[in-house]
Amino acid sequence: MPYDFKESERKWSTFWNEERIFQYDFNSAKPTYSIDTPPRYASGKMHIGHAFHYSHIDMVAKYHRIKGEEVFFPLCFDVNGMPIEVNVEKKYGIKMREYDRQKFVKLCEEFAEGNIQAMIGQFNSLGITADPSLYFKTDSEMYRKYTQISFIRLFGKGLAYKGKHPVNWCPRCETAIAESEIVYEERDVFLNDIKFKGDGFELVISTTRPELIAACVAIAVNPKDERYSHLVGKEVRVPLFGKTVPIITDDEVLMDFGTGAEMVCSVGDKADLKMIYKHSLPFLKNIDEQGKLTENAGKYEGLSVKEAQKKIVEDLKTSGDFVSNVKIKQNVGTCWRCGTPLEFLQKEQWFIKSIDFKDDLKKWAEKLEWHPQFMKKRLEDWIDSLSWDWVVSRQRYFATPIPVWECKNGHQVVATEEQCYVDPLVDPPPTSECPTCHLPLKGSEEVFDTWMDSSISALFNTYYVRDEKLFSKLYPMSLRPQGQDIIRTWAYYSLLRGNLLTGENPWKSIMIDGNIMAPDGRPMHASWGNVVDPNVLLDKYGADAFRYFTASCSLGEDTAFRERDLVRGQRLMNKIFNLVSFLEFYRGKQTEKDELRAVDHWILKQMDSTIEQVKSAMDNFEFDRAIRLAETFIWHDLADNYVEIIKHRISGFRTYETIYRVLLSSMIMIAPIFPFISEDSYQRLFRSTEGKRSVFDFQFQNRIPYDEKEAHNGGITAEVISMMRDLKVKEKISLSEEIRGASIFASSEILVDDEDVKGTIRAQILSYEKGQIDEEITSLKLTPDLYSVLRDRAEAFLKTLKENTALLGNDTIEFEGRKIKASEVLATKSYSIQGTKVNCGKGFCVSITK
RNA sequence: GGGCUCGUGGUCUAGUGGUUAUGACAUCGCUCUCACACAGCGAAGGCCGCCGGUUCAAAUCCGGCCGAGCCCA
Repeated sequence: MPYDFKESERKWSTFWNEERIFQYDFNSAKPTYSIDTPPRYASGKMHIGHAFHYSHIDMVAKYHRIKGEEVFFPLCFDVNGMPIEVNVEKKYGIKMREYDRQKFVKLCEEFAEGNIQAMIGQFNSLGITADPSLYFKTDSEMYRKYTQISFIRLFGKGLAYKGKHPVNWCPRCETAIAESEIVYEERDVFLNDIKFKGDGFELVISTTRPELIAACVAIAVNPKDERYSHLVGKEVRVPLFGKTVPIITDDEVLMDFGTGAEMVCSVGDKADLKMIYKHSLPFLKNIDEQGKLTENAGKYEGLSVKEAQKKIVEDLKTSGDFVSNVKIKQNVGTCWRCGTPLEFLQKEQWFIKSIDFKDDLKKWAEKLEWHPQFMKKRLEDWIDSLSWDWVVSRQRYFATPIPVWECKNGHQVVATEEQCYVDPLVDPPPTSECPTCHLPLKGSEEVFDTWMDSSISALFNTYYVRDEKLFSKLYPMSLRPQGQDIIRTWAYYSLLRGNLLTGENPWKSIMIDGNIMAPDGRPMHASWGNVVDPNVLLDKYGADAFRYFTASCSLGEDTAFRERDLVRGQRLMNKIFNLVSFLEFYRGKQTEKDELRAVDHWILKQMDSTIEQVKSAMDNFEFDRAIRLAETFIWHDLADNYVEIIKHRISGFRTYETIYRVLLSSMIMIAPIFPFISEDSYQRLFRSTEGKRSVFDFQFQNRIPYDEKEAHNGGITAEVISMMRDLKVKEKISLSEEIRGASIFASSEILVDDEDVKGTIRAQILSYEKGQIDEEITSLKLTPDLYSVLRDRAEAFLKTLKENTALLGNDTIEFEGRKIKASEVLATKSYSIQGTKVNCGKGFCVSITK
């Protein structure tokens, strides 16, 4: 009978919810293990990547519970930001910036809320038991309140300030455009070569944007470019304007683009921006909000970009500074809505200081325990590459409002903590007028970058400001799990915020996951038709089988999806189900008093060592190693070998008790990875005896005592039995058929459990035959230690041994003046016995007689 | 372009200096065997991406190249 995973998963996920099995107990005496859950983005349907990440996180949560800790694993959702705005625009066929702001925000809230229920259902179906009693979502006033308070505190410390920073701006729509709203189009543009004069030399630069010539603040060349190395550091005059600018070097200048010398304008594009920060060049405003040139452009003031371009080229021709131009194709960023080419425009933006903390950030990162280790390097490289502070203001609608009011002269009044949550567009400022110039105040229309919200998740989770006692108990959290794609955002900003506000890291360790790729190894894209829907997989194979696949992926590495892992996973669940059925059948049918036998000691030892290894794998987030170990033990040691051996004596009390204990321990061991089959097994077979309401109320089982020597003999017994069964299969004897006898050939004494051998292979007589085994050495190797001693004489030693195998009979072997222990030589032998079909292991052979 | 990661039988994967390179899925034999044919036992299948270096010894360490992925406010 196959395992009905659908019925089981439905039943136990309901059970866990109703019984609140996974609810955090604030009064528990156990140590807390807390997880800074990634707030699931509420834009809609579950992607396989989400299912994957949250499965990994859930395994960690459940593992720490089984380990005996009180697990704090909040259920949370991220709601702020553009994807939801875009979804709402699509859904209602409206444009955000043409719609009433408050009404639009309302629509976004409703849209997100509508998705959340569906997403909780997805978590349930995966067996992910984040705790609904620790719920938050980032658009609630409760959450935003702390985003605002944390900003106010940073402002109070002088760490938040307003400064100039460019944004992508559509001059037609007169609005800021987010990076993802930009549509790149390939357009024909002219690359113009223009002559700049210095003292005693001329330099020809190439530019596609001559209209920015008034904003030119430097000429940049590549440091490796030998054509210009003699000019670096000198000054040139900007044609038509006559001002002088320096010639600088920068790695990012392409030597083969035009003449290899380019204007750095403030601010033409992102490359310019980087150089301006890097070389501390001035910010000029050359183009205004309507896309017209400013007074900085002198007589060209008021012209549109296009008009100015034409006029300036004409004037350059007249002045003799124009050299030539050539038509090239270039990617131009345009407005997603109206197609107008965007301008990079300096606007007043809010910043959080971070450049000053570069060295501190690296120290803070160093203090974290990283899994895997190499991810730390990515954060460090990111920190090194930073040129400007964190820009936290956004010109959008659906996010946390910046709690600030401003007067006409640009003076700012920040909200008080008591006012929060506050919407400056609705609520009154804390003072009736500007304290500096007594003008009226206007609420800020700006909102925070969504990372301002999500990067305080650890603070919010630990009751920062809300409850000092809980905060000191829960902060810092144990673990931050997250994707590798947001190391530079979520991890980085969280580390910065946590430390700036509390002086301490927000967590002790961080686990960073890779991505699930399509089966073809490429990223999944709807347009490539290679998207795998997790719901289809859950329906076909079940959640535990899906988790089998996710567990088999190494942490931090990108893994191509492989359905065959789910096939294998489903088979494993079925195997476990049938093991339980086997025990269920024999439950209560014991009649004989018996004692532990060698094979019982062996299985207890195997279980013990498996549990220890699984624990160490899970402590290192090596899910793949953990399931390999668990699967090998359950499938091969327990099911293939042990169960077969004890079938003939399952009527014994001790025998039944042993397999009962081993199976219970196995279910507890795999419960973090396969929660459904473990719970199902527990409820079917164990609950009535054990009493506890759930398999998750257990901890890893203490050692069941076993005898080391017996366990060793039991291992050999299991091997002997397995080889004899194999012979029966080869001789086409049914395994249930009785045979006359079985023999063990051994050159030295071998201890096996005769009763188990006879009982399992159904032989009437078991006989031992001494000697008679012909040995042939098939390969000779040395132990690594011996190799390192002999070094370049190792091969010569092996040659000597091969030519004189009799040497191996001695305890020590003399070679070139050294005494070498024979045990340091590893010989592989093949065995044969004339006339009888045999199977051979290390130092013994077996045969059967029909 | 830069940083990091990956490249092992048909497909995917374990293995981070030293037995005959692990296992899964697929393939082929044999077996309904009293938990499980979604099973058991067995077989076949590999110049460990390419080139060079270090070493007595390299899938493993180093350098270069090729291919793939993530990130670059």
